[in-house]
Amino acid sequence: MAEEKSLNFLEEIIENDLKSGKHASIVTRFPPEPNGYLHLGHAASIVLNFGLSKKYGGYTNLRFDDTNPSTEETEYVESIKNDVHWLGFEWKNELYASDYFEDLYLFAIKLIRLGYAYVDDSDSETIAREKGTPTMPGTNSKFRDRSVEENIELFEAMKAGKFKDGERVLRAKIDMSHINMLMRDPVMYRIKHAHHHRTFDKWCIYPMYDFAHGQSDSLEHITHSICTLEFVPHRELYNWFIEKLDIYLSHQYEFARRNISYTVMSKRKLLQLVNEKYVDGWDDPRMPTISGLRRRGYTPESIRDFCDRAGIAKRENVTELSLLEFCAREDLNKIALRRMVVFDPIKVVLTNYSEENEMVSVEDNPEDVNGGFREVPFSKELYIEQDDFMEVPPKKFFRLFPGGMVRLKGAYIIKCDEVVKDAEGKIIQLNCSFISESKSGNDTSNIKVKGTLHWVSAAHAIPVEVRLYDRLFKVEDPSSAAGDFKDYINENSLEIIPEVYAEPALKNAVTGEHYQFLRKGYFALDKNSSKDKLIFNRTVTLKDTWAKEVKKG
RNA sequence: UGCCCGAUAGUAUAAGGGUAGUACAUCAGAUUUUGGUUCUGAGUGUCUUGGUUCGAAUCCAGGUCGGGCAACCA
Repeated sequence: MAEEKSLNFLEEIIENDLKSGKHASIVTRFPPEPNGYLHLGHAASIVLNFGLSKKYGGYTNLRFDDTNPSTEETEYVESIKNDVHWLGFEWKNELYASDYFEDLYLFAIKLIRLGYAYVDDSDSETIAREKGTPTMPGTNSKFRDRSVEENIELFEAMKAGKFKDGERVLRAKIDMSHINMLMRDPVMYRIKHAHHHRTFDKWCIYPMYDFAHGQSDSLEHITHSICTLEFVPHRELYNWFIEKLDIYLSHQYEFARRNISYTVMSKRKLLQLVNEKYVDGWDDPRMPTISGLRRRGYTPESIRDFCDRAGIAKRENVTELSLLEFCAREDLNKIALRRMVVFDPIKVVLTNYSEENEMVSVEDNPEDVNGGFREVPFSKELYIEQDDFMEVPPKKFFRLFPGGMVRLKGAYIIKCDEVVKDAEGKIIQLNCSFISESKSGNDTSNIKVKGTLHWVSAAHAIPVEVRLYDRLFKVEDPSSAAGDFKDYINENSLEIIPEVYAEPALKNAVTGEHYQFLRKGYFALDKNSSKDKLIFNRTVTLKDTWAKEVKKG
């Protein structure tokens, strides 16, 4: 029996539509404008639209909303397609609003003939002024009452390129005193002598969003056209065009966009971060873009899971970043290969160990019962983390200290016998002894230790670079904080450690594979990594209850 | 001072007139050759004032707070 899973408001609407026979199956669409890279907010929409059509039997179209040639580029089209695929979704049709320019033009002619549209010679300032305000009605344009013939003639002249940019617009003739500002004779077409990424120079008039989106939905027989809350007031116009045109009745539904703490989620702001070089590009691992998250080492599974868990509703929200991180850890814990890497080394010399080294076998992933093992070289001289040793340990510290014992992961238990310092008193080496009968998997020593440390053999370690990322902003909601959002950028969001010491197995690291550096976090190979210089991005840290304990003091 | 949308633990989401639940976060404990994972437990919530009702998070009315609406952007 299927478990009782509560429905979100869109699922309820769809189930009702299916039950009532209004629709036999559903069609949704994901309609990005190709003027930027996709981010987590889009991911929510993608998961929603594709998820819904999959769940209820139907399909989803990918439709690029490319009605504004001045901001849109093919580069973005490619990145968007790539990101949607990477997230794990398959669209039924790849479409463009520009595919419908001819249909839309004919729709416009039809509305002119019906007396529902007119050409206006006013400039944009005049049109804005005549629009009135939310509390004051607008006034009619002096060009509002032209004859159908004159309007047709002028509109065709617009199309034929007889006017310069801004000299004429086509407007819907609705009601200049309408309570909804969007119904006060909205602009349907504007003149732009601009090169379009798909139609090239065929058109010099381009439809506005409101005259393109709903009609495109209708032409594709989209049953449920899902968009974000700021389009709620547009719905009335959306319906008006469909009704006057007497075409397929698509319905628009709105949900609240997904915001996430400590980042921004608007293309405009993200573009600013890119252009003003606060980040390394759209796919900087600190960016909330799909490409950034991918580069950072997030998996599509974890992003989908995040969207599902965060849910959808109609109220404004700021979801905590910790939920995203939880989803990443949960997935990565299952799939990441365990490796040992020492970031900030201190040398350990095993005084009673022979000069010869041996290989110890360590599991790739203890969570995976079918997982393999790799051989790790163990020797007389090792590195451990400085943090894992304290000369004067606080209570509850169960790492290494003088006279104390710890296990080296997958190898032996060692005891710290002597702390070696230089002239300045800085600790430079720990002389330890190892318990030969305590070898992992074959431990007859009967010694119980509280701590297990990661380590590398000094002679066998390979140098790699790691990049540690922190939240991009210092405040939870930079967009609504006082002043400019850029004032809140976290200047310490990137820490590069050019050389850390990794176990040799990491030499074979590949992109697309995920690693857990034991006790350090999850890492993935960066795109700028090379054979000679391996670079790893930290996807997310491990949960660290000891760090929390230390912070509490 | 118009119209529209919204309001449930710290956060995000359920409950559709009948026990306010789940997840993340937080705290406590158990297990652990990762202070990871896993497991157990705890605390914290219906914006407000009235009304309808045996019974209201849910229905009604007023208020409060938050957001949106005056681009030839989407």
